[in-house]
Amino acid sequence: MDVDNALSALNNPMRRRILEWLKDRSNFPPALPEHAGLEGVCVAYIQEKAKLSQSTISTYMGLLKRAGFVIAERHGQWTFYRRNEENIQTFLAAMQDELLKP
Amino acid sequence: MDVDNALSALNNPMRRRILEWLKDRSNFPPALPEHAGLEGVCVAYIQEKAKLSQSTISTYMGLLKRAGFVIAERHGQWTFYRRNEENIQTFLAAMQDELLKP
DNA sequence: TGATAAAATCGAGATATCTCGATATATGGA
DNA sequence: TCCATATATCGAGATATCTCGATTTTATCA
Repeated sequence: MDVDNALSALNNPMRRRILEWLKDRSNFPPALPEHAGLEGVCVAYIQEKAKLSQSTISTYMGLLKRAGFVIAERHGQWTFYRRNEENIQTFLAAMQDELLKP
Repeated sequence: MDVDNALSALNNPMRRRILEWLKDRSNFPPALPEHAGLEGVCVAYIQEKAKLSQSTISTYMGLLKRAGFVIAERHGQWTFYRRNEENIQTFLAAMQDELLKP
């Protein structure tokens, strides 16, 4: 968990918004029947909600992934992104330490 | 507490380092006799430790102040900066909410 | 008043981020 | 194999951040 990298990833309102949306799968259209049971949301759904270009969203998800905030899983031609709750906790703890620990 | 503004201020390793240094007054040279009893650290001491230019440090402290992380108090020709612990807590709580609250 | 000292502000060049459209890559289906 | 679809990557222009030296502002002191 590189705090510097993580803060860069979070230093963008839309990327933070995406992380919030991913808290709840029902913020997005229902999964296709063939994806039932799979965790995460595909890039196209995120893009549709964010109203930014496909390439921008792909870049954003890559940043969030490299920072550790999301997990990417490929299923066929789709990539499903979901939150990495463990790393998010780790980041918050690191921030708390850095900002508060004596 | 504007999370966007706060994250921008924190998105710089030296500014975070300064916030850490300010946790403990003894990270800096002792205060001048005429400043005994005053809280905070003057810009020159921070600059000396950070080894960046005076203007850069002044700008940085201004950013940290606008973000709410430090309090500036002028005494004569000196400006003393100290942490705003209450706002730091508020920011951490806001981050926790934004990242974790369902 | 003039000199000095601390801090803030200004202007600018270098570097990074943002966001896009275009293109490349990977996969599944006809 | 060829095509369609989803995603990733590339290249670039616009904008923001970084950091500096120079200047200005504010305050003290002789």
